[in-house]
Amino acid sequence: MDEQARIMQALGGVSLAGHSIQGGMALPPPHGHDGIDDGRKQDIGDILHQIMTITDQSLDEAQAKKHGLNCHRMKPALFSVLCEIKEKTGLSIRGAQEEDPPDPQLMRLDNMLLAEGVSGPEKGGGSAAAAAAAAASGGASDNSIEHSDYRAKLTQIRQIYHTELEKYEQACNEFTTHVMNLLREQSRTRPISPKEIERMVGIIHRKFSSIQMQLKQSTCEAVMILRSRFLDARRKRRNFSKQATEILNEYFYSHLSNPYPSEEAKEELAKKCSITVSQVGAASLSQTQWLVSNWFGNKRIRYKKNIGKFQEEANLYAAKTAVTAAHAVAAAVQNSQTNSPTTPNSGSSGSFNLPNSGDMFLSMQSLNGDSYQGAQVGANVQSQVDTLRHVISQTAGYSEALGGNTMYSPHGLNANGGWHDTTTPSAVISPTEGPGSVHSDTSN
DNA sequence: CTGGATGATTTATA
DNA sequence: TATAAATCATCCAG
Repeated sequence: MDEQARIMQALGGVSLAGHSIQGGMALPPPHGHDGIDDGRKQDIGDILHQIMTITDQSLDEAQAKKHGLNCHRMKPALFSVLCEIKEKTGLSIRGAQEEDPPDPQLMRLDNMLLAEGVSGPEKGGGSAAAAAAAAASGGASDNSIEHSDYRAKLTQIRQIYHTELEKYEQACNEFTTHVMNLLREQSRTRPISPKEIERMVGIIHRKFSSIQMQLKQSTCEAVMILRSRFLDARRKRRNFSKQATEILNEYFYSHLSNPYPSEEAKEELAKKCSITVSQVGAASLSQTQWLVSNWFGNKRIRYKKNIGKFQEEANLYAAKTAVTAAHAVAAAVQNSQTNSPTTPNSGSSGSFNLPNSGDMFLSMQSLNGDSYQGAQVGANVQSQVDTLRHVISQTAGYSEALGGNTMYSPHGLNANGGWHDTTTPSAVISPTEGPGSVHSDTSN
């Protein structure tokens, strides 16, 4: 703050020095508030008046006078006297010892910018730093995929930051050069020690670095905001659309025997769901795939935990699936009859669970002609048809007619409730001990 | 406002 | 590394 005043004074002195001499009147020393009496006020008034009356002509005159003064034979002597006087006053020394201690605030900002990858080395190390910082704050999951958006924004901030920084630097340099030139020129008429120039440069630099600090501060704020928003967005839960849930549920219940969608299946589901889940902003495919994985993880665990609760849902989707698939199956049946049902039932399915009716649904519905699944259709048509008949009958008022517990059992689950090491599931609806309360919901 | 539903995250495990 | 299980955080119907 003090510096600024001093700069202004110095600069003012630079540009006006020549003129104020005119009236034989020097500016009062900047310090010394003591005794601003009327007389001095009067002086100031005079000075102001003189300033106001400066004209081009007077400027030219001043220039001429200055030149004259420079050429005066007494000038060197006068100059040395002035130097001596100035030396004695010791004005110039003051402030030279202002070795600016590293501002802790600035250091903090610098460190943070470095850690966030905003400042520091370009792309290479920078992104690594960013990744490291992100990994430190987040979890294992936020590696590359989910970070792309965040990174893009961070890069944006980084670019702006660097551009601005450069601008400031350039301005600072320009200004410094300008002032130096002025001072150098002035040094011919008044004594200016190199130390003084140095001090001036220091002042200018400090001034500009304080501006830079503001830039850094606002950059930090921007990063923080970006960060919090990003994290919030991650934390915030958005329910899937009804359609998406529908699709996922259909897959889940039709693959109850092995509800572990392959990468391709996930992709397929993600694609189908992303149409409706797109509210998540720029949801990339990989992101939606991630959501699908989450969903299946949650679904599996919750289904297993409380199968009873999901019975209704299971039935609902089984029925739905069946109805939807009925036509397809019918077609398949015809196909298999007209063509040959020779497709080897084992096919390539090695250890893969045999698809139940639902599996087929997917093969028709989702994978849409996936050869590997499709091949099994023919092979299993017979049992499928049976299954379907059963299920369809349920559609029209299930539960009551059949004792209320003819439901989809967790046929994929083994005794432990594990899915993974199960024996080949019996792809049929068996009224195996309806876990817990097989409360037949008669309403619909 | 509350409790259940549900998507997301974290931790443990094979 | 994928998944299970536990837990967190938010949504939402009642």
